Amino acid sequence: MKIKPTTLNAYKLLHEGSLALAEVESHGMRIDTERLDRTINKASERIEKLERKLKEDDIFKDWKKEFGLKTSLGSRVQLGKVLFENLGYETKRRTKTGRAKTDEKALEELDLPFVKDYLRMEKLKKLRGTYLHGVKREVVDGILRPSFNVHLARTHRGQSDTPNFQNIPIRDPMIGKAIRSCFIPRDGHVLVEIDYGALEFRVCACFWKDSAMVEYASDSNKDIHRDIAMECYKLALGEVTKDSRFYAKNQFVFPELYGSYYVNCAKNLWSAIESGDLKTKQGTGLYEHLKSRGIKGPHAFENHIQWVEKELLKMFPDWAERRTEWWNKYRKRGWFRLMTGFVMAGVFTRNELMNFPIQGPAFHCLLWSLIRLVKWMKKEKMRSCIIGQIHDSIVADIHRDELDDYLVKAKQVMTRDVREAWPWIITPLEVDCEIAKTNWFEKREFAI
DNA sequence: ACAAACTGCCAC
DNA sequence: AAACGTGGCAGTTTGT
Repeated sequence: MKIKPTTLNAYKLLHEGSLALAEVESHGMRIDTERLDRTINKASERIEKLERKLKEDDIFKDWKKEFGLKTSLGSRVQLGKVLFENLGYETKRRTKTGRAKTDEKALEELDLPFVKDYLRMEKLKKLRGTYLHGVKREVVDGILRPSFNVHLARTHRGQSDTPNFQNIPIRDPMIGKAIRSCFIPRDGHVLVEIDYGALEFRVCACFWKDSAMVEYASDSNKDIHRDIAMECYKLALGEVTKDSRFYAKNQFVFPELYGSYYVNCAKNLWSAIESGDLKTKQGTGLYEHLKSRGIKGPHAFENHIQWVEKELLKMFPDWAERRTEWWNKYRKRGWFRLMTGFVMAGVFTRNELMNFPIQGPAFHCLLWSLIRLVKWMKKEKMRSCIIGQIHDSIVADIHRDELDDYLVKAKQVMTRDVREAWPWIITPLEVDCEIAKTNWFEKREFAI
């Protein structure tokens, strides 16, 4: 694969982007190292307690009998052998080498106390190893400086490592709190996180130039993920929760836009419904809800999702048509162009052709804004600084006296200036802001 | 003994 | 015909 900037501005974006991110790295983020140590100790205590409990279980006795001195709790191959061969539990799920899968989903189906404790222990180990120790290892004088690059991801997305600042847990509140509360503002500062609303869907509309999609992405009363959640789960407007919207977004809308189809979408959506975690806003389980609406099992649900897929294609007919044209054009030429001025040449799959023109330019909007803001803050000799970037959001450590200025400027740059620079952005852009006074976990929505 | 591959899980 | 995409990291297993 070969990627080339074909315009001076495209070249400048990466050059100046690298410089701006180097500046971001040099600022670094403040870490509450004492809290970090306390949290590591607490996690260790809980891990040890769970380990002791596991070792008293009969299943572990079998495990020990089978593997003797080689017994290792961290070995899922061993766990799989004990559960699915020795003890005779059954699973259809296989890894690509043919072994029984031992991931969270496969294990949860067993509904065994031993396995539940095992999964809880593994989650805590992940927290302690990847995140808590991952941060501790890299902190110098109370400051963490993750690397941010713009030249490594195939799609032109940004990337972060040592430690990866872009995958700090947030969805599990217990785990999220443990690690995020260790990220704190400097004295007299607050943490400010500004993210683009529905950036990827907006860029998607800009790329396909589907008039209905553009209209959809331009109307702040409309919300594609919420509206599709209503269709997928047969919900009324007031019944959609954050969770049901989340699943509609990540297991239907984006998958469909990037090349998946109703069978796989239905399968994934259904397993979330079956787990019982999803409810209407009024508290009815979605399983019961769908049953009362005539969808009684996975088969009926798949038919329903096939219908939703057809609706999506009807909603955005230009998109449906232009996908094929786009793919055929690439097949003829062997290369394609991003809206931000980069040419990508080489062998790509169909799904990559659907994804790359959107994922890269979406990040480029963020990068363009970040460059502007970093330059501005430097020029103004502000005490505040940008400390990180997460694909469609900018994290900053802002002095309280500079908060208003920063918010106004950030909104201006992110929603208006970038559109002036790039006329291909034919939808409005919106940003949401969160502020954390004590630590990153405590961030709260804040109206600019 | 070391490297690569595999598996799993965290984020957008 | 085929069936979302991008990343990092840890621990184990397999290959050289």
